[in-house]
Amino acid sequence: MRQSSFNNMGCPIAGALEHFGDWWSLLIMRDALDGFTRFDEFQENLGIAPNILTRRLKSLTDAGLLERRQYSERPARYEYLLTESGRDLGPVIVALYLWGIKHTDLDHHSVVLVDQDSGAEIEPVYVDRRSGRPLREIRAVFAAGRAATDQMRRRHGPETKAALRDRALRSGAAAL
Amino acid sequence: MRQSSFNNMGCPIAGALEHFGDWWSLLIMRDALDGFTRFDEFQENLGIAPNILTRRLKSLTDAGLLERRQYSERPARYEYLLTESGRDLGPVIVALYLWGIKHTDLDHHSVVLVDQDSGAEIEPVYVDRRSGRPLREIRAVFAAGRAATDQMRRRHGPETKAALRDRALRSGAAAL
DNA sequence: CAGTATCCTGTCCGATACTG
DNA sequence: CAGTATCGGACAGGATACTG
Repeated sequence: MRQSSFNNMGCPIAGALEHFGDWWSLLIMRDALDGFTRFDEFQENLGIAPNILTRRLKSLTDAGLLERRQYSERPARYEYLLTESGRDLGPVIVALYLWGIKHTDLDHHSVVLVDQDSGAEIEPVYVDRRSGRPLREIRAVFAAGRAATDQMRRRHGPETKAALRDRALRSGAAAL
Repeated sequence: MRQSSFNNMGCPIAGALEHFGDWWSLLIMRDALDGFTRFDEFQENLGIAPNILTRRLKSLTDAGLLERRQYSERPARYEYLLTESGRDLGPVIVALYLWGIKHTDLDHHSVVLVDQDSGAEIEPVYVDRRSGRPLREIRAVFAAGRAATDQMRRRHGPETKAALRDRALRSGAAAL
């Protein structure tokens, strides 16, 4: 994707990908969420070329996902800390992890998510906060909000909200 | 990322990204989960060049996320249907969506996630399936499973599980 | 240690034209 | 409608050398 030439069409997903949608950025954020903060830690973990790492770190910092902080005067040393929006990538990483252990042929227990206090393994599931029902059991679907009906029309043609839902229903797309 | 030259180091996240880690693939999957199935629907929604779309569709099909099915004999017509592993991308899309509405400057209600039966808006939260506790409130952290302690050692040096957890703790990485 | 500076290659992608 | 074929440009990314 030619970075800037892209029109995200008002889609939050495209908007998100615009900030960290490339290979290395996600992997760097994974490491950052694992608690790594320093240039050479990233470099060693990822096996990334230093110039590329510089570039990615800068773009992540510009995007506000990481914060560059000097932790030593002489010699000048910097570390990269998670910002709040960086920390909010946690669920994205979790979702990718869950897909990965299910659908790649790695040993299913090569990496596990644990509760650090109890040591118990965690099995994350998306639920609706209000009803508590798992999303898998809900026929969940994206629908155009009031404010964006126009944009959606442009994207999807003159479909109504109902038609959009029908379409999603037809294809079994409800398994979000 | 030079696709094949990459060693995913046994990481399920890197493994996942290897299958659909580029820009267009995720956006195509978003549309597929929205119920779109046909070449020209993708093309119009995304504004993607046809040759690129062909390439991405092929790679997604090869990766097993989509299934190409002929739905008309004469003329020959094909559609792209979600496979199970494709459907399992739902949570990834949801996670990206949630980050997007929170951290991009789109109207927060341009697109909403709704329960198609009740019409009620859904607010997805990751919880631990067993305890029901939101992941935000758990000090969740990735840890090397038994089977992979060796690989992790290679990645992280001679750190123990405990040291890994400490590191995560220090940086506030628990907010997965 | 934490990068910067160069050079080079691959390939992702867009534009366009064409086909059954 | 559902693509294939071809061309060209822009970067991403790797390798390597160098610096305070």
